[in-house]
Amino acid sequence: MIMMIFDLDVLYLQTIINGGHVDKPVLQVLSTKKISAQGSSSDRYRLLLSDGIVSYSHAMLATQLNSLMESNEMDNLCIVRIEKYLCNTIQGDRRVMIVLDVSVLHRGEQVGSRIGNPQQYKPGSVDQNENKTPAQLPPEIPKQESGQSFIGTVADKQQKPNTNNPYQQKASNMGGGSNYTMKPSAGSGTPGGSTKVHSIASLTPYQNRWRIRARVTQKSNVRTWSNSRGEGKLFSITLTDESGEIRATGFNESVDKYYEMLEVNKIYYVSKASLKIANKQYNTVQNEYEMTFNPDTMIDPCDEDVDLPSVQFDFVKINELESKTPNSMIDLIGVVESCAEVSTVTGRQSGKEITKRDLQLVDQTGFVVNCTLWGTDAQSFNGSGNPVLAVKGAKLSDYGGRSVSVLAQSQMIVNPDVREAHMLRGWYDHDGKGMKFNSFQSEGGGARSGSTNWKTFAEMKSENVGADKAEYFTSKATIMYLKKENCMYQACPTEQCNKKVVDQGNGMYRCEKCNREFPNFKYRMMLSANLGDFSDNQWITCFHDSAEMVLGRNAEELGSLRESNESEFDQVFQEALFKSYVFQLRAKVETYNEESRLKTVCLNVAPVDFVEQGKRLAEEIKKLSAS
DNA sequence: CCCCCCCC
Repeated sequence: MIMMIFDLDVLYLQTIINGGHVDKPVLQVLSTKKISAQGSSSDRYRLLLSDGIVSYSHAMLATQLNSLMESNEMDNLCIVRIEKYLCNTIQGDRRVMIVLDVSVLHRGEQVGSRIGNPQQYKPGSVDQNENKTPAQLPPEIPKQESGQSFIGTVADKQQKPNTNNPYQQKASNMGGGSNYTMKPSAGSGTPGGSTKVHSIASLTPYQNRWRIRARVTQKSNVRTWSNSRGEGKLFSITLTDESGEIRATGFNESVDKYYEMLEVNKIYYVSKASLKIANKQYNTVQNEYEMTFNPDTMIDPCDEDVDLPSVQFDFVKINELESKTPNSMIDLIGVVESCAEVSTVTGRQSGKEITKRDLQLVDQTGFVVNCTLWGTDAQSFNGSGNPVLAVKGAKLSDYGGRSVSVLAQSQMIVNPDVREAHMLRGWYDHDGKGMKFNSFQSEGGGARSGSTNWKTFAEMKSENVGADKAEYFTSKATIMYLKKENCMYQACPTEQCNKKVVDQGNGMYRCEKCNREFPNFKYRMMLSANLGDFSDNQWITCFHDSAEMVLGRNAEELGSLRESNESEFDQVFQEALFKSYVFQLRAKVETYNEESRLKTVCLNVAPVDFVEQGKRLAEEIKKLSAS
């Protein structure tokens, strides 16, 4: 039966490889291979395709189709219809087919075997039937300057390039790697004299005469910065076409020139921008490179009706957040069940005031999750009428079990026109409204401490926790040593102010922050403790409340004890040793006088819940013995 | 040239 859909008389692959076009060829996927390009976090899949006559391994799956592989929908030996593809020419004359859209007609497990007797494609090895060679000539076969593109990393050494192909000898110096063409539009310019549109996947820093046509799928706010290297303002966008996506950033004058003009979901021609290696630490867009707009950059709206992918979501249901790794990026959609007022918090290291707004998002899974907006996103958000909110690239946190944060690189869309949003609207107005939702922290019961991110000190060290940002984790540990010296200080008696006061020597204590003198002070604690677990030990700092908890006395008691009875004061410290607690810790590398060291502070200390600990350890043992 | 995304 399956054989029937295969037309063994047509040399589909032969035609495609030679630059011709075949409309929606039906092919068999003989095998697939995951390719991880050097320094890349994005996987790509290479396909060995067969039309029953020849097989061809220079085929790549567009990254947005990776889920077909991850779900095993596209298994070995499956029959597919290639709905859309393009051919890139790399390293002069080698053709790579990029599969942009595909339908799996029959799963490989049903097909069970190779169809026909495909021979590995070799130029000239198959009868060159004149009628079957491409009717359509590619207008220009560009030469790729280097093998640096992702495809260059999968060069097949077994196959010699087809140097005899007349269509492929006309190498030009135009650069670029795409062969799909567009009609020159009446209004828009043709930079570099080229009417060609290049694919985003073909862009590299090694050639600059290109033009892409892409949709803006994400746009940040304008942000200003000021540091030792200077100051300025910037914004960034994500550009998407059929071949992939790329991040682009505009600084200063580019902000004035392009920020307003670039609109999310609209299509633009972009040329003459700079390309550089993307910094994967900050850039989650799936591309090895990123783009910077410069004074020469040309951006023109594309008014034609072209079919380019719009924002693609991969929504995670709210109840599934718990199975996702904290600090990863996820796409989320939910109904804004409630929306807090804007509030401000003080950044721990920057000391700056930050605006935030917390939203509670719910979905049909019956779960609620807290979602935090920052800065202008927080200020301008209007949660009235329980809108549906979709966020692409939200950051998952383990605070409170699970919560999410909308970053500058996230794209937030209120009431998006997507299926999930319409479903949510219907569900919420019908049933969801007034429902009781499960929240992550209440799960598991008891006065749990919020974090599910347990770490031993050995893990904390081997993972370099806190190396580039503050990280929060939980440890069960034992007090090994407490530093008595400087464990408390005389602080301003004003309720909110905990600033150290200066003893004026006349019975008065001066607070610089309040700019006032007081006849009294309060004791505040700042206790250095060495904690140990089975794996390692770690110095931490306990502030007031957690220090009182660890010492089992309040600060005022301790302060007067220190003055009145030093041996009893020492005894308090002795008794506090070798007790175990569950510590909420925050680790961050901080730099003073060009010297960096890891600071670990205690945010909370709680008695050990032995039942909970036992369960957790049993779970971990189960995991260990399963793998 | 940014690269912060914070707070509990």
